[in-house]
Amino acid sequence: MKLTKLELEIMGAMWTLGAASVREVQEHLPKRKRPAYTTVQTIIYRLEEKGAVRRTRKIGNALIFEAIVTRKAAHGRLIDELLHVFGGSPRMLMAQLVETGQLTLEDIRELEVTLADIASEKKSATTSAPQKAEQKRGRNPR
Amino acid sequence: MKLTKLELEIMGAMWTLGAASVREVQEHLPKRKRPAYTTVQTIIYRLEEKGAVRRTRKIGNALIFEAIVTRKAAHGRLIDELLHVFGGSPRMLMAQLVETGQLTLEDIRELEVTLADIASEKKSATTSAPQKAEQKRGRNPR
DNA sequence: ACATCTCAACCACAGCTGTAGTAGCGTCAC
DNA sequence: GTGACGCTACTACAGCTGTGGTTGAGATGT
Repeated sequence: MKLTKLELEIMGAMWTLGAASVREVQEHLPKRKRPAYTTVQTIIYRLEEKGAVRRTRKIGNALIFEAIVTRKAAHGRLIDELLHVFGGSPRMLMAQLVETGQLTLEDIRELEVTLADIASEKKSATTSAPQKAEQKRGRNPR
Repeated sequence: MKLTKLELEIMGAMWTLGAASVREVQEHLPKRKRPAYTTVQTIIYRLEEKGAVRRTRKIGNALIFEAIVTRKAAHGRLIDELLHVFGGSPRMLMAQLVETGQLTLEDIRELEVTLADIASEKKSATTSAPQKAEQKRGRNPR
């Protein structure tokens, strides 16, 4: 499922809001680039057709929508695309981030520690409590 | 300067080829998704209008084009956009890469070393031995 | 019950993107 | 010099994307 920039913007609002009416979504967008109500509506309808969103109930005469596609799934897709442009190598991506100073040595070190933690957790999970590994993924839900 | 997917694909070919005719670019694209000659031509014309590419000379009756926009600049722009979606935080991006297993602990460790190298080289470059850093980047292309 | 207000549903449309066909000129091999 | 071929320049067009207007049904306050 491919989402456009504006669709992503709106999904962003819905991920934050949880379940919302068109108006709520529109008002949640940064005022600078806030499209007309009907524009938001149109996009939400399109998202509905794509199956990224669904209408859950009605409050007054207003429909309430909620995201079906998760933020993580959508982000994952974006990353895959970017990675493809970068020849499929995450390292190139990282290198660029580093070169442009968007990622510092500190960031990397911190990440490494975190990552090492996770790795050891995963290890202990497979050694002491077998076949439960599935539940490791998806934990740490932010 | 905003480049579309196909435009990027074609810029990719030109970055690799250095300076090339429309035909060369077309034939350099992976055969699976190789558009018609005139399609490539159209895109190159559009790139020319955008100032991403320029015609340098003529060989026979064929025009030779070369990239003006650098790979790094284009990639940087892509990253900025992605980062914006991720709320501007490179860490979120990294975290996602790690979570999906697209980035391993090894990658990070190696990157850290490389990064440290670059940092120290840069430091020494300004003090003693300039301009050797280029060769560090781009190695390990996986 | 009425005026008002808000939405849903539909419609319109321009610009961008991918895709490719055609006309005609220049070049090259004879 | 002429015929074949390649390339340029131009044109076309459909689908996608962002943008928002219109209309009428339904809700709401009084």
